Amino acid sequence: MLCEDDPNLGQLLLEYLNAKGYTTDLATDGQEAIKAFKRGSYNFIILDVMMPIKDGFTVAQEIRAEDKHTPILFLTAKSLKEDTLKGFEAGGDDYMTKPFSMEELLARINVILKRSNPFVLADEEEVDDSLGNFVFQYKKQKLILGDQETKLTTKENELLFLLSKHRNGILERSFALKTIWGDDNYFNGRSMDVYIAKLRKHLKADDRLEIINVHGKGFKLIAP
Amino acid sequence: MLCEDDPNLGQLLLEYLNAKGYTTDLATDGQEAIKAFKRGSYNFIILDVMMPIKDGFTVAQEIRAEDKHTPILFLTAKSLKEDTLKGFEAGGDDYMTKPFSMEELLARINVILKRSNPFVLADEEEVDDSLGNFVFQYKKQKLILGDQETKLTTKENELLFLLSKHRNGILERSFALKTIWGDDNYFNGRSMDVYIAKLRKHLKADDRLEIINVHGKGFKLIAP
DNA sequence: CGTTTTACTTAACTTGATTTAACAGGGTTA
DNA sequence: TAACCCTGTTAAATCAAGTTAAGTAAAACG
Repeated sequence: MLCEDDPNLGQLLLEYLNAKGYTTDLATDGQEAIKAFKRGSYNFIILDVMMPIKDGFTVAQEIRAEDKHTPILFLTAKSLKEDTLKGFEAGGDDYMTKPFSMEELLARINVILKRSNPFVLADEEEVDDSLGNFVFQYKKQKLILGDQETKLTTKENELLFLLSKHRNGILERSFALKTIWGDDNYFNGRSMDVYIAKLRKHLKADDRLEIINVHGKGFKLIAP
Repeated sequence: MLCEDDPNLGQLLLEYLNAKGYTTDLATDGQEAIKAFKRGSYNFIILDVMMPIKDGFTVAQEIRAEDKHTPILFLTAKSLKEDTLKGFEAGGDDYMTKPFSMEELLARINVILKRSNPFVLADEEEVDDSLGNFVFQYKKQKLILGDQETKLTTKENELLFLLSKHRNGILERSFALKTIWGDDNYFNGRSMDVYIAKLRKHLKADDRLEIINVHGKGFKLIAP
């Protein structure tokens, strides 16, 4: 979602992002942005700071009250130090000062998405990840050890991805369930436990890797 | 790891980052940076772009050939559009133009770390710890004695962690209860007493270690 | 168009973690 | 020292997770 009150710039960016493979909605003021956010489901949010009705920082705070994950990038004409910090305090991930190059905007979007949610990256870039002796290819749904390739099923793949993203920290049960299964209920939970067992079998080939349980909280992938 | 050839700026940043809780090593040219990277294990890399011997982009590419995970942030005096893009192409996560504010640098480091690996953030706790003849691995929830590994349950682990942090001093009952159980009440208190008994059994293998009770106050882990 | 394969879910049973209960000692204070 | 509260310990009860297999439905195959 893009929120920008200058219609020229807004349209320009909208077209650019769509051309680059990111389906984008445009909101023209803060109020609209909040509405759109509540209605839709976005993977990335770009907010102009100075807008009528509701400024970008306020919008960000209201979004962050409900959603702590979706990346937010601020666009602004002001480059004051305090403003930049305010942007990060409001839960922003990046802060760009106008005028900026659209290529740089795209580069920043890509790099943030790669870290937060490679599922939605627009380009072909491979998201390989080394896990101990394994190479985990998320896009190809493969786990490679030496010359041995194992195909992962969709659920295995997404679960391993989340574990890997939170490696050495807790992946919370309910977060994983909501992210992968869409709903945290008893049966999905049991299903996830089955997949944890499957992943443990896959990862057994490297004994530095381990999925441990944190009772009542979630799972932790121990990886060097 | 910080790599910066200007000794004044390097020293300044080093001190600032250390003060903010990030243990930082300083390299003063690209060659050194690569060496340090191969030797050490870093959670974040800051590279100046213009450096003698090897420039920042080259360093980043060489690091990325081995490691796709560790975030890289570029610092540079040039703010050319092509240079910025070059930074992202080289596998960088962010790009800051001098002069910059140290607060903003810190904010950007924090926001990138949060997305890449939430568990190295500055307030994270120490990992391994020797307790008498034992090695206590908090992250892996393990207690190691020689070649004997004992898995600890989450509650055992948290409790031993607090005891160990306050070793030879009092760990107050209500503090431990609030920290681990979230609430200091009768039942949680009894539960904790059960875990104290379990830990005593685990630690019995080394008679220099002892958990003693301080009546009405809490527990004290005696450890050399 | 029927059969087989595959991914995923549900079920059933087992194991483990944590809490609660029960009882037995200590420590402190009136 | 008697009464009371705090702690030590063990066992039972409860709830979460581990595991394996059976069920189901859609996709792939022939």
